[in-house]
Amino acid sequence: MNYDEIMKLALERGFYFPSCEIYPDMPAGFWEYGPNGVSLKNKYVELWRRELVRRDGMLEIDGSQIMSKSVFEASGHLASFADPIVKCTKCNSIYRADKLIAEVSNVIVPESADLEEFDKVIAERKILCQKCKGALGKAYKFNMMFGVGIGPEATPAYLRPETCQSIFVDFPRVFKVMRGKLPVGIAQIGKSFRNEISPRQSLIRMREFYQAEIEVFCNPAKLNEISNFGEVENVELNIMLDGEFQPKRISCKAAVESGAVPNKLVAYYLGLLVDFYSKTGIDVKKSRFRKLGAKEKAFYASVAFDFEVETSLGWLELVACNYRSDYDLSSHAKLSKANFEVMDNDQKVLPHIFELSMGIDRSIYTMLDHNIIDDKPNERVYLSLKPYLAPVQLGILPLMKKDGLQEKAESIFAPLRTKYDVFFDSAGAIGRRYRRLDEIGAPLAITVDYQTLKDETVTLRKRDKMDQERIKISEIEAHLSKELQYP
RNA sequence: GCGAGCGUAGUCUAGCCUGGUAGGACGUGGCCUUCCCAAGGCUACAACCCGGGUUCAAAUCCCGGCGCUCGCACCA
Repeated sequence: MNYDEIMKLALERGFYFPSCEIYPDMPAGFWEYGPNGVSLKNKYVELWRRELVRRDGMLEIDGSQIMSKSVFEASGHLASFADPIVKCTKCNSIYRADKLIAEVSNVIVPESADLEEFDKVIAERKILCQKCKGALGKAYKFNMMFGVGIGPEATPAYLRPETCQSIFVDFPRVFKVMRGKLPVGIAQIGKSFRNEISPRQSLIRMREFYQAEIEVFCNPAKLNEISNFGEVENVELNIMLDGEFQPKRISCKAAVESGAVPNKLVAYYLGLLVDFYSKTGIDVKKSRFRKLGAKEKAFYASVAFDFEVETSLGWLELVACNYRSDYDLSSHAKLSKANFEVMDNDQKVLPHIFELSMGIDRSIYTMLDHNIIDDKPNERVYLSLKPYLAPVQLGILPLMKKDGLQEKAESIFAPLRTKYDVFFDSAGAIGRRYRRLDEIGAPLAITVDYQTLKDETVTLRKRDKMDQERIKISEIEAHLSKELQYP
């Protein structure tokens, strides 16, 4: 399904829409989830907890979004999450200083060089704006982090650009008080903030966005001692190595043996991830793990795979899988003087970290993209969401408003509404009401008709085939729990 | 940020050039009809992105801002 159709559904049915849309001064890149979007997102998150956090015995935290300046000194974000920028004084075009210099004059000035260094080379080589030949202004740093001033003195702090920093700084306490044992995953759902230069495409590139991150703390000497590896060894991964253009389909086991994936720990989590995504209703046949080359990797990663899925917008990165080694813990240990070493049996180790950094909003978008079905023969568009992810699970529809059908339907609705996401609708033609439920992916609808008044039965309609069966009112809940069951 | 195009009800759109009552479709609410898949009738609701200027009069012309789409650049 294409982007416009997805946007239309999102806007018309309350999945998501622009933030502060009634005011003209809201910058781009901020979006709200409406009622159906929240319900879908909550269920997605619950599946994530179920299939990753609980399955693997991870510990979940919820950290604060504002973090101290020291955190980002240690993490490297103050230095490395910023680009040296030059601006044309005439046409305002913006360039990455290091890239522009390299391109025009073949001089390599490292990204992290002093700003004067860029100015000097630009002056010496007489580099001008590539578009209008205007003079370039002084180089300055553009940091993608949002700064905030705390309290009356406006003490500098930052909105976190990735949720995982909370996990790192919390690690010593969480590991101790939760009696952690390596390898252990610490997980978190939360918001991150990045001051993107140009946010685009609604949920795809936002300035404020949700991440679901998992940081696996492990003993670097035991990366091939993964007791649960058997659970995923036959899970098939599409892996595309650096420089390749076609992914190879290969089992987790074979991926380790062939060296495509460096060790069993990484392969295990890549396997869990594919397993998880196959249960979200995203078509994992259209997915690949793309191994990143040196130039593409984030500054903290030593091995990186991007989990990408093909959508109507092309290949989209949904999860960054980074082996961060001890980069984070050792730099936090150094700056904070806190002790990040833990005991692994009788060995003292500074853990290494492998992370699965998932973009929730992009995943939600992809679920819509892969599940909107244009059912032309039946003149409808429906969302083929997995029943356990549907924002509305059950519609309750009286066939008519009159003759006591409405009241009967309400009496069925009342006890169910606190247990399930049930939607009651009595307005208009029955077919129209079915269509509306189809559009938001409600897998089930029960209809109260005249026979209900005689024999306490209702019809149960299923979304995908539009087929109906007659069931007893007393059996509605049993049917619901069967239909909404997780795989 | 640059360039091009664009901005009218919840959604799609006419009107803009040539200034003068904002029209349609779908939608949504109510009523009628109808005992199962967007039917019909009546009726109602709902919009000119924001600010300034020109003018007797601005959706329309001019300026500025904001946003959207695409490309470039930037970025996860």
